[in-house]
Amino acid sequence: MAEYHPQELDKKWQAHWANTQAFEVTEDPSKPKFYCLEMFAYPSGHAHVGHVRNYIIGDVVARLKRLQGFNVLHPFGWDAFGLPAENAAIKSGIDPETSTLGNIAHMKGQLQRLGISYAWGRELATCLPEYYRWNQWLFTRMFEKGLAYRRRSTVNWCPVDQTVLANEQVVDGACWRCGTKVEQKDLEQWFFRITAYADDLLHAAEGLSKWPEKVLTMQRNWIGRSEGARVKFPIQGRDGSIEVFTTRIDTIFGATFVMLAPEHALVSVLAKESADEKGFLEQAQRYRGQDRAGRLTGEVAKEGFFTGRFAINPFTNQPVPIWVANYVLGEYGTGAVMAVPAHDERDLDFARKYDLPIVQVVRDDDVLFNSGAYSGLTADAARAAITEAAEERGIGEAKVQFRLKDWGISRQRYWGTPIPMIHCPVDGVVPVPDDQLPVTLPKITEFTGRGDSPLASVPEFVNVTCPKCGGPARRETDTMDTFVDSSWYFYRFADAHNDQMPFDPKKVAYWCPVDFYSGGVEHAILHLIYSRFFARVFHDLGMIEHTEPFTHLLTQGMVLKDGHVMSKSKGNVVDPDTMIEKFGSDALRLYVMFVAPPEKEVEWTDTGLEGSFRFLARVWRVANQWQADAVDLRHVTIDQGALTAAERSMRRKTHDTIRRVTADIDVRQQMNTAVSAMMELVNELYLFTDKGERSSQASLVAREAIEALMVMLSPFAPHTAEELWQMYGHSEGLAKASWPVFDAAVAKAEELEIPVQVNGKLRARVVVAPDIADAELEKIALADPNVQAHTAGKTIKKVVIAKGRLVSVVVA
RNA sequence: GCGGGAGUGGCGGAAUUGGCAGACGCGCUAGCCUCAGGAGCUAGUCCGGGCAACCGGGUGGAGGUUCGAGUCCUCUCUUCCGCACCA
Repeated sequence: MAEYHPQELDKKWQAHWANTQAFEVTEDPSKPKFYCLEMFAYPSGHAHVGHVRNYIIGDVVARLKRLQGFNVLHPFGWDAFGLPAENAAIKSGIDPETSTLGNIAHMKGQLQRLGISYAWGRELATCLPEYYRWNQWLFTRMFEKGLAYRRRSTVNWCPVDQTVLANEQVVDGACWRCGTKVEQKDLEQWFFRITAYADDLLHAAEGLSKWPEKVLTMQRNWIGRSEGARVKFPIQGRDGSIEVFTTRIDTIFGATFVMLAPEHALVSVLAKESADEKGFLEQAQRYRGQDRAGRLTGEVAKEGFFTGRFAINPFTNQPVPIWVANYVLGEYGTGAVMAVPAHDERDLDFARKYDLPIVQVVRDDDVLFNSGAYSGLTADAARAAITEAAEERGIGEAKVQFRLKDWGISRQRYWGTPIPMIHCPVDGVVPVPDDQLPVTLPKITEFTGRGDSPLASVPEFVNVTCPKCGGPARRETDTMDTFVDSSWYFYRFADAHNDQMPFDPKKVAYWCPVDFYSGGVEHAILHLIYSRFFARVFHDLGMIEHTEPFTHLLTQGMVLKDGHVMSKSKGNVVDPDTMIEKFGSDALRLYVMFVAPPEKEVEWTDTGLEGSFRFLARVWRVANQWQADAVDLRHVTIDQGALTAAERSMRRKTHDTIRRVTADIDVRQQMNTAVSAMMELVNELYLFTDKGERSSQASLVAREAIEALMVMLSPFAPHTAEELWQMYGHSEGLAKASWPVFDAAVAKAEELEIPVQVNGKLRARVVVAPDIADAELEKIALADPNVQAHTAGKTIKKVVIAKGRLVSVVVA
């Protein structure tokens, strides 16, 4: 018998798949399509088993769907722009392109050594002009539609990375990459108007039935819709008013003061009118500094100061003091709020601290008092009535407020997509004409990591002529957030080499949306919301029909080592190549799928991997034992009537396993139990092999089991399965194989073991025919000696029979 | 504080959705085979009692519904994750 040498099988079959381009596909309307995608990779250099788990999960699904007759698109690519490559350039002088392409080459090798069935012909890297020119093309379309716009805004500035960060990239007041405390800075920035789709993104999320509830909840919170009203409070003794946003307009009779965020536009105006402008502004500036950094670490107390001015509460007509408060957010609502200390805990804290008036206007039973004409109304009714009154008086309106803000995409960095815009002193902002795209990144020889965008230091890049007037103009020197790259790459895979358009709508119409998308939960908000946004943009450009890009989302759990996330700095990284050298890629693949359901976090164990290797070796040996006297199943049918009891039992196990594995993989998506079902089949096969006769019938029965096993195992352990499949005479390979068919008649039990309970306690098991009548079953159950022992001398009150499952006897 | 999960042997996890709790694997124990074994095979492995048949207990805790609860309901504890002064 041949020894099991998985490493040789890896080499042999990986070469075969590459030579035959086994996983390349084209649109074929005669076949149902399946688009299986794993989140593409940032080319950090080395993939560890945590990363690789995701690709294995996707590959199992892709290979399974192929066996089920689907035309499967399973591509891979590289999210290749980003800070680390540029930081490496600053540190060691290595050109970002060189290091990135080198990392891609290495990681691609790692994935190929795992036997992941990618259509490598569609591979893309976002740092190549063939790809990023379409970022620029799309940016121009969005500019034309008003979805990309420029404004001066306060941005999060990382003093170490010397760049602007999106709000989403600020974690606990610090830079998401380097952990430095983020500062505030005013800059001209490009934004994408994602807020135009806020309501739709929120509501459409309800229809994403195959997304994890957790992700949908996170997106809902992120979009943060709240219904309320805007109301104007006139400023006493001068023109103008303060507009506030509130969800509790019913409490407006209890609004005893008004607060401004420190960055509110009125702050500097009121400062000028105050006795101590300098002190006023310094105080406000101090609050702004506290803002993100301090607030999010939770240690900043509520603080504020009186501006010296009053506003008029438009419903009580009383003057209310205007304060500046550090806990009012400039970026939310109008940046000003009415304070109702009696009915808001935060306002109450503040009012107590500064001794401001507290007026109750809503009783515990939610009915208003002290509220003029609205007294006696319920809070709900009052909200509607007061909003309506405000509208009639022209001082307010109902307003839906979102937490979601427009997406700032400008980055003052080199290693990203150049924004295709030109600033002309005559014509203003002018897009680079489509036929001049791509605007390619110039080579830079020295990376300092200081100051403005590195591109600003390349005169040949910056100095251009205006496309409109032909006069001298200046090119935009910011690059795009890398999240732009990853927001539509899944469409590019459908038509990866198109040099006329981002993609042919017909090809995307065939392949998209993505049927199965898997990746880390860390992308639950940013990547997945931006992608949903881009799908809507493409939809509104008339390029795609659908609006939701991912039908089914799986968020895979992390792989821990010694209780921690794997990381180079912790030194707890498990390298897939080392494991493959020891046990072969199939054992690694199988282990990763067997250890736990894919969403769960798991702890890596070497012994678990060894167990999976042992299982594959067992499969190998038992298949080899039956290989010599194998008969070709394709030309012989099994005569069920001629089989021995042991043979019938073996077949029953085979078909029951087919049923379980099919349901586990396809319906329940529990790969781990699918594997354990196959392990049970192999255990049974060993008993059959050791104890049974070696008749030609036995041979057929064993072969049926083994061949079904090979096919079912092939998504998990494709190299071993291919080799065995070939050994069994299938020269055409598993690509031509089809999923085994479950035969209910063969799987049907000949007898059943039915548990019998007396007063809820298990007392016996009786063996009966599967189609036994209830009355007969009851008789047999009651006749069982142990049941007799527990019912003797007692009255049988009731007997419950659960068909084919259980008999429950109640006695008193 | 708000929201979403999760609590089952020594460990990872099963339990076909209200019907035999602990499948499968890891680990461990004993035996066989072996010059040897990080190989292979066989048996055992929830806890307590018993040679055994069997008996009692058991899914974080307390109640409840039911002939029957890991699963459903109420309360509670622990823990992980996300958001967090959003007016």
